Amino acid sequence: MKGIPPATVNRLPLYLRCLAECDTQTVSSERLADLAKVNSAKVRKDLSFLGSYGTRGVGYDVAHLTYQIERAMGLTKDWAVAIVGIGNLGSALAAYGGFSEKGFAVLGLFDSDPAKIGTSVGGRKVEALSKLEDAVKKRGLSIGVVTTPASAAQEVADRLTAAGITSILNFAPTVLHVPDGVSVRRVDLSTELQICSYYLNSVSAPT
Amino acid sequence: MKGIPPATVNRLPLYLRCLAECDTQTVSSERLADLAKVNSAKVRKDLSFLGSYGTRGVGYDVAHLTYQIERAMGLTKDWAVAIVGIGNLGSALAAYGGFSEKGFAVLGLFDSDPAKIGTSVGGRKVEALSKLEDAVKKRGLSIGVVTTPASAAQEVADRLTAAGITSILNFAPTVLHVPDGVSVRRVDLSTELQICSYYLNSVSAPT
DNA sequence: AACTGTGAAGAGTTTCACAGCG
DNA sequence: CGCTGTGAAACTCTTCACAGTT
Repeated sequence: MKGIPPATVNRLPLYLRCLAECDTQTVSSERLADLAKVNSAKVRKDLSFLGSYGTRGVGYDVAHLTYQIERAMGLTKDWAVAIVGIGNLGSALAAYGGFSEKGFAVLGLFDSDPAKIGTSVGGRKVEALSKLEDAVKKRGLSIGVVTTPASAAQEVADRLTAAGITSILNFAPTVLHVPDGVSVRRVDLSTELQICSYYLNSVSAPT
Repeated sequence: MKGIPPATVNRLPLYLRCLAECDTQTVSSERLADLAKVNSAKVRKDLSFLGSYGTRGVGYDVAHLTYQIERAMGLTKDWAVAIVGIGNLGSALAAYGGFSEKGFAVLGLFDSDPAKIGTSVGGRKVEALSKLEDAVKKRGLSIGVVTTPASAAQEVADRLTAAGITSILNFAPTVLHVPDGVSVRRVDLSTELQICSYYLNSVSAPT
């Protein structure tokens, strides 16, 4: 919509977390920076992309700034999420309370394993993968979370995109190839450990 | 050690994944770039920080390049990992095979809940949190994975660092404050969804 | 001929430093 | 005075383009 730089978009949710921890009515860029462990000039630059919501000499109103970040991130409307692949990780995500906070509703759990279909995970029944397309349309699912094994992930991504999903959060340890206009975020747990390993060797600090 | 740029360090594990998918003996930067969905000049720049391991006119030897990336990332030695907080996510990680691949051994599962202590998760017994310090020393644990609720995460991080851990992978939805010399990587599942939300609104592509 | 390795240009990001407002 | 908002400087990262090697 407006064109917030990607680096800033990545940090706005971090500020939301820190704002939630504030018990004061206003917060300065310095204090928010301490909480978020970033530089205070960066906080001010980041927030300036949203507009001028601070008060000079005072700081930012916590409630108002929270609202403005949520608005800029598109968190004022509710998003329906599908989780595909109900193994250990998929089940954990389905049951994770933090997922359903802040306007995300898990409205579909899918798996191809007949033994899992019909079982209840996090208060919701697991459905057959064949129900995916229909559910995307009927329930307005807009984000697909892929927690299948690597071998199944591409096929699932193909079906998600064919059904009209334009945003995928991929936990499968593989790179998904999707059409233009579909955005994929990759979260690879073993990649994260490998990066930890690098910084264990060299004593320097990470980013 | 050598000083590989952070952006490159973040991508090297991605190349490892793509190299594992190669069935040919050699691979060109162009092909590796296709697999990893990045620009081929970026692949060549990234790999050039490791040394000159390509052959002009041919490409990179898959096995040799894999080894060189593993060496640069510190993956040729084994790292012992502790998981603290054996809830849904901690259990999923403990059971996740991909975690134990590539030289990571989960050698400690800790929780403060007496009901969980002594139960078996992913073939390993959950221990009392009070055993943490002793285990770090005796088993040479070097990476701490924090999967506790946000409220317990800072205390756990304090204990991990006091025990000598210098690398933390934090899944708790909070910012950890640690002494200099300790590196923390934050993986926040709900942050990831929020970023998806932003790119759903604006039709533009993410990073 | 095919492909790497890399200087140099370009884009994006961070940080500084301070003018300007409350 | 304290703190925001922002130009400008500094730095990092990406991409181009091509010389150089096999």
